[in-house]
Amino acid sequence: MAKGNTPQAIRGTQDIFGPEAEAFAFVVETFERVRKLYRFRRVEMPVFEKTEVFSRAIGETTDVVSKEMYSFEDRGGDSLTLRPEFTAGIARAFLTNGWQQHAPLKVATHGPLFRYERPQKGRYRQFHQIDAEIIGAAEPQADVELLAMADQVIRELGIEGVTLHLNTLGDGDSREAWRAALVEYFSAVKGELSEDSQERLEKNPLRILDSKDRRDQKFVADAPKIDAFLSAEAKAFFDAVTSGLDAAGVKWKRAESLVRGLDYYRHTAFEFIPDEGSAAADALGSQSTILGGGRYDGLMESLGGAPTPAVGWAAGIERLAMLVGDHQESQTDVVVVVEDDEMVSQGQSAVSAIRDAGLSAEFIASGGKKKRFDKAVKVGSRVIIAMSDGERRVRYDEGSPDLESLAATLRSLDLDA
RNA sequence: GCGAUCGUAGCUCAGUUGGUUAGAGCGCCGGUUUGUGGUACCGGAGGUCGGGGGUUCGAGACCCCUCGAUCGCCCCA
Repeated sequence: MAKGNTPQAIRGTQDIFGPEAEAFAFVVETFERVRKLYRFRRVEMPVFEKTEVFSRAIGETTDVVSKEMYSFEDRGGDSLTLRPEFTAGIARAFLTNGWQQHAPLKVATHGPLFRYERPQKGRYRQFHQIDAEIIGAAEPQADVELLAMADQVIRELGIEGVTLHLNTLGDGDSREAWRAALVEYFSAVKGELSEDSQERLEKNPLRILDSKDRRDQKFVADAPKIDAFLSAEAKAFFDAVTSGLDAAGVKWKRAESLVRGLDYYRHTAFEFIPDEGSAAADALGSQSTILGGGRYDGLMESLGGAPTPAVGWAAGIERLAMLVGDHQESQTDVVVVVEDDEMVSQGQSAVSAIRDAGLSAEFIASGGKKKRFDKAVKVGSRVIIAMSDGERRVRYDEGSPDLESLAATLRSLDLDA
């Protein structure tokens, strides 16, 4: 409980600590390692941008832009927004920095994002994502490489029971034709749809397809399918993506009703979703998607740039961290405990030497003298060096690994000096 | 934006149908015991019972408002 006059944390923010912080770090470290295997280049992006970067790129009518952005006016009168996603900012950077010269450009980043939503399990107002984009590559091979990387990240995190759900939205014309057919189809039965879906009919008819409401689901099965509206080129593109995934050994599943919420998606759309009834699904509560993305060939134009094909994905670090299991903080190598205040400076010298040698060490020299050794034991270390009565005694934890090399390192330090 | 559940020490929680001075375990600090020892015992610090109002002779318990948390809807990572 906070004291009366202590300010509280902002709703939907988290103070991550202990095993959860370790799991978080494990996700980021794994991502960084895999990203280098695929030769994605690291970028660091601003946390805020001019509001129009997001409103133009993501789409004014989307929930993200219309009601979830943290926007404010700065002292110069510009409307700025805390980034709700990475892609729009990266696209802006691509255009303003002339990164066309590096195309096709593979970049990766990670960090905090902000969305004004009701927090719940796996969902926060400040959350964190890992993100990968390939910009300036029109070939389906780019989609394959990007997805292979996503798949490897998830595998290397040791996450099981998660499947790649894949769909195509076709090119711009295919998507529009499909959308029109869906509106026509659902309009005919509008009165029987859920209230939410009646509204979706106006705002985002594609989303009716993955409604959870039974009233909608009975119509969804017979709704028009994207495949009937795909141009020959769009179909060939999707076939190339799927056969490429097969060749890369990435398992996937066709998800005809998978659509993505943001306006800029074209062609490939995908999400990694826990299998129903799996431990992963259970751990995530009502959130299902842990990684999502797709191709966004039209985005650069919406920001005033030349047409530039691109694909990307992002994954929620918190959601991934919930699936990677316990990650304990690493064991301390050495604890130096001084039970005799005469020896404090010798103890301090020893700890410094041990740390300089690359071993982790805790130093205990305060509190009741009789209880210091108990404290040292409690830390849980591979070695305890106890100093008292002018003497130094060493106790090894027989159970811990590589004690020989550790002992050798300690001997080489000549701690008596 | 909507709904449900919940807020008592640093943490996990007790607290009878409303009834003296609000408790326990763990953790923390100190002491005794032990003396290569993670033990046992004793003591201590730490609480405006989330906040405000109301009902009552009397509220941590009941009512209203508010803030926050958790979970769900919407949407998303």
